[in-house]
Amino acid sequence: MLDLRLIRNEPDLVRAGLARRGEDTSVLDEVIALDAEHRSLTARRDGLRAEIRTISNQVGALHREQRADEAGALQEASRALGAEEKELDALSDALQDEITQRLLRLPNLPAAECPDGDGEADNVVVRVEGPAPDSYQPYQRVPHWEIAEQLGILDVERAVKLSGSMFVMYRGAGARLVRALCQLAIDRNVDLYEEIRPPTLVRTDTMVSTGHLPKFVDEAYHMERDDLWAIPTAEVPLTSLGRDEIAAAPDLPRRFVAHTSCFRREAGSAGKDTRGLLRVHEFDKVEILAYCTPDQAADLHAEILHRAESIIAELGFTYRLLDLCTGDIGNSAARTFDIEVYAPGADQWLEVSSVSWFSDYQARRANLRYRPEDGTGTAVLHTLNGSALAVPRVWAALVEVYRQPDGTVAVPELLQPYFRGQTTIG
RNA sequence: GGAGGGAUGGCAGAGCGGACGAAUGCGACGGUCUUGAAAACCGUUGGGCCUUCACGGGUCCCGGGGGUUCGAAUCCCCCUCCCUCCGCCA
Repeated sequence: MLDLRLIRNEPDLVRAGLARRGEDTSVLDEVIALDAEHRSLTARRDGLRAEIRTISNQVGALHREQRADEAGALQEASRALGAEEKELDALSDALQDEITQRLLRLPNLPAAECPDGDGEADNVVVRVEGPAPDSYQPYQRVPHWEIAEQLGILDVERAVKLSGSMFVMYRGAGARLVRALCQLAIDRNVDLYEEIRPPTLVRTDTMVSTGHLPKFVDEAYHMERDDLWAIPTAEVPLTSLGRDEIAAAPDLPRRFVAHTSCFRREAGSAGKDTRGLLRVHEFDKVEILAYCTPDQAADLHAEILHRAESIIAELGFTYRLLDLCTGDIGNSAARTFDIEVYAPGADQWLEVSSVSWFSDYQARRANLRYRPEDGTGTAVLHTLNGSALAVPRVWAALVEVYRQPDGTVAVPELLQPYFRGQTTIG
């Protein structure tokens, strides 16, 4: 959520930021007008309340002095003011709702450094690392869904029987590979990041805090009977972990790592990436996330990015780092770097991690605050996060890259500790 | 699922229609004393919104929402959450 005071005091700055995203800024003018009206109403309402309080205190004093019979006129006057106060209060509440509804749907302002652009095509490739994409051998040019079928490590057909299309089931060494990847990602981050195992079903407020609701309802699984939402990422529960709390400055930054299942309806992408593991409704992901002061945000963004990148690099992948443009960053983000791994079999770059800085956008929604070092008042935190490892696409790229001439898949060195001596799959 | 009990400041815990944003204790912070520390004593100690260049002023918040009243932490209604017992269950 954007700061209403910023909208009020620097409307042009906010308008310019939203325009960089290609966002319609007329909502902003509505908000500004509603806010002005709201403030003048509440000022009048508060004035009435002050009068009512004064009168009531006078009535109370008369009662104490056994002069209750003199209170009638005062009570009458107060009653009249009360009626008016009630009316203004209702109007004020309605306006507040109108404002909040609009604010909740406005996206974050992009960071100054965020490259301008209209969409995916304008993202900036920061660097490309690892073996050249054209250096892969013919035996690596087999799509993972074919490799997986040959080796019996993925059972899409039966997953569809159980749950429908775009659900998958890993078997045998395939399942073990899922577990190994997750454990690797956790183990590499628990040095600094507190390991959390959060709930995967959450309340509406929790989904609103990260920006996944109300705007993206169609993307989320909802359990109507209990009014709970299945999380699309551990970012959701982790961001609400400190909700409505005030952190002490010396405790910052706070860092968390969590492995969870993630659930996505993928409503807008019917018929897209239907083969294999490129797009599924349920998957495992290890997420790292931090709360910090605005001053700490830049360093943490670099730190999280480095952690996400190094695991991909050390797994031996060809990957590229993208600086997402204003037209492609997520709704809640101010700046995002994507890591894309090259999958030689599918011959595609697969997005395996998104490392984002949300400035105070999510923190304001979640009411995440801290007490600054100088001890005066409270200030809104910043949040950042990134996928330490998202299973399906890494799994897919891995079986393609590590496929050997005999059709088996080698277990990367980094993962061997989790395979109890097993060095090949197949 | 059934039956009871509860929700007040960082914590503990009073208040049960008027002077209550809220006693008291603990904790924390500042000070006096001390070579230093402890003890003792004194003081400070929530948050939101609006307004003000500022000092300040106004208003709201005692789990959440509604109601009664001139006036609600206190009375009434609804909801949520927590605890205890019973049932069920991994």
